[in-house]
Amino acid sequence: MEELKTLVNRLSPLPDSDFEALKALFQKRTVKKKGFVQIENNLVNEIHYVPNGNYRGYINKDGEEITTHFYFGPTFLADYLSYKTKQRTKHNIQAFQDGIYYSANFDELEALGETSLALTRFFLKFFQAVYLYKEQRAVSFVNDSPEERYLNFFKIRPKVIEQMPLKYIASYLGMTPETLSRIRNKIRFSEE
Amino acid sequence: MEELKTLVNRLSPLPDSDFEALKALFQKRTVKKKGFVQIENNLVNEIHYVPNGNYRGYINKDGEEITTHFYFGPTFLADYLSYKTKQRTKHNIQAFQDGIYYSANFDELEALGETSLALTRFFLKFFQAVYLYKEQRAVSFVNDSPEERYLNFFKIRPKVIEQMPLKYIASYLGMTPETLSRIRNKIRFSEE
DNA sequence: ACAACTACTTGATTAAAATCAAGAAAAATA
DNA sequence: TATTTTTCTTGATTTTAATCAAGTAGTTGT
Repeated sequence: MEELKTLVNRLSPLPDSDFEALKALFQKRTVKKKGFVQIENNLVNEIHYVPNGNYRGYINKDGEEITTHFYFGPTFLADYLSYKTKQRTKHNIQAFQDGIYYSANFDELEALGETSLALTRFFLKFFQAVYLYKEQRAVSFVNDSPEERYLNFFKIRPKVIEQMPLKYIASYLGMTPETLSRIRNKIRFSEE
Repeated sequence: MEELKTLVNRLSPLPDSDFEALKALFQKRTVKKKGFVQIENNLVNEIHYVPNGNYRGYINKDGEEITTHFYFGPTFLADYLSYKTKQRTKHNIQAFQDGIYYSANFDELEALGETSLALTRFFLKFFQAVYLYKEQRAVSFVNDSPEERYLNFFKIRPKVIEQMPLKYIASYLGMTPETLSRIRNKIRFSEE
């Protein structure tokens, strides 16, 4: 849990007492390779902290898995949309390897957030950060061709491109694996 | 400025003193029909409050205007991405009619936000709300065909569909006006 | 009221990406 | 290590939406 402090402080530093209260809400869990942290059709009432390892979020669309998120620890995992709207989640979150993570109840977390300026500020910074990420992604989808989307994503998250299987990247970028394979082939060719 | 209080309180109620301090940051401006609240290539350091009237945000992409936002007063207008990253904005924000609006300096607003729990909480709620909107839009883009995107957007923001010119809606949904026109024609036909 | 402009529609053609299909390469697991 | 499974690549074909083009309706401004 030591890296949690680093992760939190990078967003917005917390007094020790606040950090301890925050930390106390998280319960340790384990997950097997290809196991799930979250499964579609459930109501979401937890947020998860993942110290390390890789995870993938995806939606089932007509039997096809469409990847919507790549998570690299240390990071948080959550489906805030499902939590907030009280709709059953469409998102599955799957581990790429055996791992541990920590889960906190969303309601308790929000209640705790109300109690201190530093914590509220921390949540604010958190949402500002994820908002910025979303905004960039949205602009790229409206603005860019599949090839541009790939190159743009490469700039923003090179590690995902390096470490994640092509088929997941393809669906994340809104195209088929075949199309992405051809785009890569084309780029390879044009670089030589 | 009376509706500002309603708009603010709907997100998160503020004590009078906080609200007055917030209000004091906003300066009245006027804009002509087809005039601009924000023009691309500038650095953004203001957020705007629009009591009424309609506005449109768009990006120039190879000479084409791609609509990225529809704003219906009372609401806030901002390019938080540009402000936060200190990159020149790509977004133009244009009025559909003569109107008045109010502008506040982003730095001053953020500084004010630091001073009170209620204000920080207000900003948190604000970002949570825009985040939710973004998330829904992102899911729709990854998940849906052009027709589904249109139907989905119709559900979420019927007023935009009713009141905005087709060509702006088309680019907002990532398609050409011709394609949207055909989609509408098809839907009309299948409804009869 | 008229002219000029803008928005929308519809059809024909082209271009881009999806789908279908097969095989090669790589990774997982027994 | 051998076998099975998964991932990736490549080609052929189909589908979808973009582009090109022309015409109509509607709006704006003089």
